[in-house]
Amino acid sequence: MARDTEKRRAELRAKLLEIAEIEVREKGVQSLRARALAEQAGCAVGAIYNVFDDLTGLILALNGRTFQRLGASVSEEVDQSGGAPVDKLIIMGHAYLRFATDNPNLWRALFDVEMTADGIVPVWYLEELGRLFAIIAAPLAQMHPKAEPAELDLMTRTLFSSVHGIVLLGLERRISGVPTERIKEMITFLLTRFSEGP
Amino acid sequence: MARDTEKRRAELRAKLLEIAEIEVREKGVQSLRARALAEQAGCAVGAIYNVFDDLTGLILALNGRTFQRLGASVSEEVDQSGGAPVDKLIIMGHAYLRFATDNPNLWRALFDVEMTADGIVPVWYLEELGRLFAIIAAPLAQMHPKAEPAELDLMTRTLFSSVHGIVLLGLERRISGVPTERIKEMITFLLTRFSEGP
DNA sequence: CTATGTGTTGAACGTCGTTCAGAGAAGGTG
DNA sequence: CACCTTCTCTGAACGACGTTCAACACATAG
Repeated sequence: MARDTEKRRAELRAKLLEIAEIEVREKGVQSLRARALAEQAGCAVGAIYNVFDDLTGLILALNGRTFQRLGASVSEEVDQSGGAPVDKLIIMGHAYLRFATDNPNLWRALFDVEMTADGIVPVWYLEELGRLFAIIAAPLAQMHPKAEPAELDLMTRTLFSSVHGIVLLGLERRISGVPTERIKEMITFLLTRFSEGP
Repeated sequence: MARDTEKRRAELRAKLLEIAEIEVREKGVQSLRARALAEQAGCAVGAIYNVFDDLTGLILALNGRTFQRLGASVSEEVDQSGGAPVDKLIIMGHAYLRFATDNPNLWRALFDVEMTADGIVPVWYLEELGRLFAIIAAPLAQMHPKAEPAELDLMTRTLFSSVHGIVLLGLERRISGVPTERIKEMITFLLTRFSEGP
């Protein structure tokens, strides 16, 4: 009974996430509606609040999946690529860009969440980000064997933030923006320059 | 009469913007409420819609002011600084960071606007961004006298986006984030590395 | 004074996320 | 079988939101 309930809730959680993902992917996170979600899932509106704190909690859970897929996507591409560390960095940057262009709404949702609620960021959110950072840090450590951990961390954050900024502003408005190919160039440009330094 | 009306509307516009700016500065753009705005301005809710298309229009107008102040702030700091072009770049990056830390909510509002409405970005929005780009392009042109305009544009966008990304993720969550001093380091780091290239 | 055109108003509308009193199912007990 | 207890789920109701528009106020012209 307690087991049954738990199982049913887990199923509802999964179902809601599945439906929400489709909606967010197609229309963006702003179009997520509690009532529409419940109707598609064949449950009552209130049921959503039995398995999630609120819609923000649902979006956070959804972002968790997206984060994992993003990490996997980047890892995969860099793993099956040989080459110098700098090439790995560039491939990672391009993989990040590709993920963003392939899943613009899901990717955007990662950063659009209303974090202002209580200023509380879930632990796993930071963990996922840390995993992404770790992927970047590896080639950097290879390039700078003698660098202090603190300095490596600085470089990692700098590079990730820079690439993120390039992708973000590049995709922000197609109108003002540049074609994807130019964004790729910008990433290559940045990382190449960065790696030529002392 | 037509004059009178126009004047009164202009005054209401200014008054609403003033009040909205205080609210956004203190509570963030998400806390802007039509009713509260009207009450503080001593007018009817409907009056807001006589002088602005909707709340998004008001926020866009507010962002216009912020954009100008941001540009002025960055220009001022870089103008009164001599030094090599690379130092100007660094000063500009730091000025951008300072503006963002001094006015976090106003700065954030610049990028949080719901642009998705019709995909229509006001012309002056792009013009203001262009002005910011121009400020950056100047030292870059000095550093690379022989660079093609297209290449300069690429560098400009790359650097602006990178610094923006560093500031954005750096301030995103104080919890996960790094202290401001570290963000400054990251900007210096990036721009120095970038300028040492060929 | 009345008629006319123009500007302003705020109650009303539709929609949203969220809640919670009550319906309903399931299990235990005699 | 009937009855009670316990836990779960439901969906109408709530309050707040942005936005609208019929009704009002008022200045001017005849």
